[in-house]
Amino acid sequence: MPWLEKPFFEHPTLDLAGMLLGKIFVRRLECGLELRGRIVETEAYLGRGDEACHAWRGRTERNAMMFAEPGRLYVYFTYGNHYMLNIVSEPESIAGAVLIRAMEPVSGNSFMQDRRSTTLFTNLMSGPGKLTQAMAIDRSCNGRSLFDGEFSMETSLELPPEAIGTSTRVGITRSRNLPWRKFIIGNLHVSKAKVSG
DNA sequence: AGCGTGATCTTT
DNA sequence: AAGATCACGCTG
Repeated sequence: MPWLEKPFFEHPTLDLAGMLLGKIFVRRLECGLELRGRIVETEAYLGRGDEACHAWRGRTERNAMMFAEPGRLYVYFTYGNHYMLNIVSEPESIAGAVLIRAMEPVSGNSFMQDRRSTTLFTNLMSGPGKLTQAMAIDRSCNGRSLFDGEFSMETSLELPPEAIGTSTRVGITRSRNLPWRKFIIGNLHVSKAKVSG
């Protein structure tokens, strides 16, 4: 399948979040092994007017990559345990990114099972912290480009619009009313929203 | 439902 | 310098 070039990532962040559903995120390891996952859940984050966005008050050392040109990876560490994978969007100097929240494993299954210490298919990449662990993505991946050979994004069959669901974002406290989460309806790898009450 | 875990950011 | 927060996952 052809890989997506820079113009694809130049779409507005809110559009890109939906357009990334169904696409295949690829990592080629030094040893030759290819890890592939089909994106099934995303969230949009924008610097302006979005208090849940790391960059809402401007540039810091951590969030600097959100201001880079589209098509780079923004990877950060949180909760003392987990790395989060984002695809940078918006033109250079404007903060924006799409958080990859869940993927369906496509290849590299045994590597992922090893990393995750489980064989359960639906527990390999069904959350933002899980998928980075499965694909061995850490802070050293921050700033890497999707056009340099190691990482890439491949096209796939188009999803019909009715397959895409929308909701508010998961796990945030500020700006929680914005409907900036996108997911493939009924997909078994979509992360479980925490039920409150 | 509760807690581990540590970097980052805000407030003193 | 100290305190609060955190785009989460695991065990109960």
